[in-house]
Amino acid sequence: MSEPNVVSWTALMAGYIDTGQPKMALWLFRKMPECSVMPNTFTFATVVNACSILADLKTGKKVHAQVEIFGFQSNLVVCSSLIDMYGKSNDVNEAHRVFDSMGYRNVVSWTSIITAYAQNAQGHDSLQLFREFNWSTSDRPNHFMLASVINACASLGRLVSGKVTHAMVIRRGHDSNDVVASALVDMYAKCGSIGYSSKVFRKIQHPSVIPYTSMIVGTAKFGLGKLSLELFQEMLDRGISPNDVTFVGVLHACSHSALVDEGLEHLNSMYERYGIMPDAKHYTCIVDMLGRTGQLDRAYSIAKSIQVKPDEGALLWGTLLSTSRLHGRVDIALEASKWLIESNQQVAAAYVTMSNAYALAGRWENVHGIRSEMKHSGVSKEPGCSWIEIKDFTYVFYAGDVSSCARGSEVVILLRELEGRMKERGYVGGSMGLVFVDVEEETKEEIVGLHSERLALGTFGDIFVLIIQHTFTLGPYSVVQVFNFLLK
DNA sequence: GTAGGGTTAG
Repeated sequence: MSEPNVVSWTALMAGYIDTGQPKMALWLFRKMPECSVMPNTFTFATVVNACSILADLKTGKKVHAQVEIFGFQSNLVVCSSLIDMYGKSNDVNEAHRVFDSMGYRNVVSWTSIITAYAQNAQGHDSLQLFREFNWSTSDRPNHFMLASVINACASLGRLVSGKVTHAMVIRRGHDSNDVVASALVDMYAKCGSIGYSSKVFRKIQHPSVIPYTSMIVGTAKFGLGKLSLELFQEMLDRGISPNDVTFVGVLHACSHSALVDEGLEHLNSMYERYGIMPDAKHYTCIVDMLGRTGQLDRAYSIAKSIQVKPDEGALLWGTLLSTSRLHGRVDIALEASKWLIESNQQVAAAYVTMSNAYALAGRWENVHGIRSEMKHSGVSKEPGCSWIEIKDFTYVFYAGDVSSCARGSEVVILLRELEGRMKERGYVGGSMGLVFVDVEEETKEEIVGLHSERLALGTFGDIFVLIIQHTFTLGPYSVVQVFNFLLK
């Protein structure tokens, strides 16, 4: 073309984005002024989209400034693309500022802001905005919006809200949409209802790699390692190629069900058979798997050989630290915590876990040393917590020190008894952990009534004892398997 | 010629 106009420039940029080359779109955008072609709203929406894909906040902000200079700040499409860009670049506050500035909004702009919150671990705000959308507009949610809302429910573990959203999906006729179905499969698994996951999954006509991966990950987290690997095989038999995330699920299944040989075989097959290079997240699973089964030296040498970015290292070395503590390997725990502290990653958690490793080894002088060091340097750890939604109330549980709680000594007796039963049935591993809380009588009845069989063993006098122990201290056993032990 | 959705390790 002798004189390409703004449409030709924009079309070319969009073409590069469609073919996975967003950087080329940005390059073209910078070239435009040299040819005296002025960008318009279409151009800006496209360029902002390129920044969004790259999660390039710095460039995104510069482009946003230009949007203002050109006076396009009230354009609906440009604003939606900006909200999306800020969301994907993890700047939710800025996304909300753009959303607030809009005089007119449609389903897309609402979806962009709901998604921004859902994808940035702010599920509550995401759901609140969804409610606001429903009563403030006459528009109805479509499959894009519903997929994001289901994602928010999944991240919060909110089964009831998830079911309500599922009902909306059915009512609006979106239940055959494969993206919505994948979101539902994931949501039910994360809300503890793997049976519903499976039901939704089996209704998908031609499941792609993503719903398969959701099922593989879901069953893996439930401690159903064998089933997880069967699903993987089924996927391969149907000619669907796994991706890097699928292998995270497969390796996770192996580590959480103590399938060491299978895990190593899958790791080796990744590149050979499927051309997928194992990276830090896969090696983290392998380190976890070897660590859980007590092969700490092997796990340590693998961790040392992996090149990692700081955030990947936080997980890799954090995993090694956890399993070292579990098996009382103070030497390796020390190396792992050193890596974390020197890289300024998860510093408080590293101190606490290291202190616990020393405590397990009876090295109390070191425990006190770490605690005073923490105090001195002002490092403090936010306690972790779990929560469960029962009817319309959310119960939050903090890991507690048994001895400092009401009737703690009786709880310890109960715990030792449960531990004894587990050992009789072949459980090997460290001491059981426990989370317990005093609740109102009627609340207890409500909870116990709902899960009477499961919680019968967990109720102790007027103290409601909830055994929530992460697979991590249960060695190769999952919490579901432990429940099964106890109920037999 | 333009904007929105699903899977990821401790």
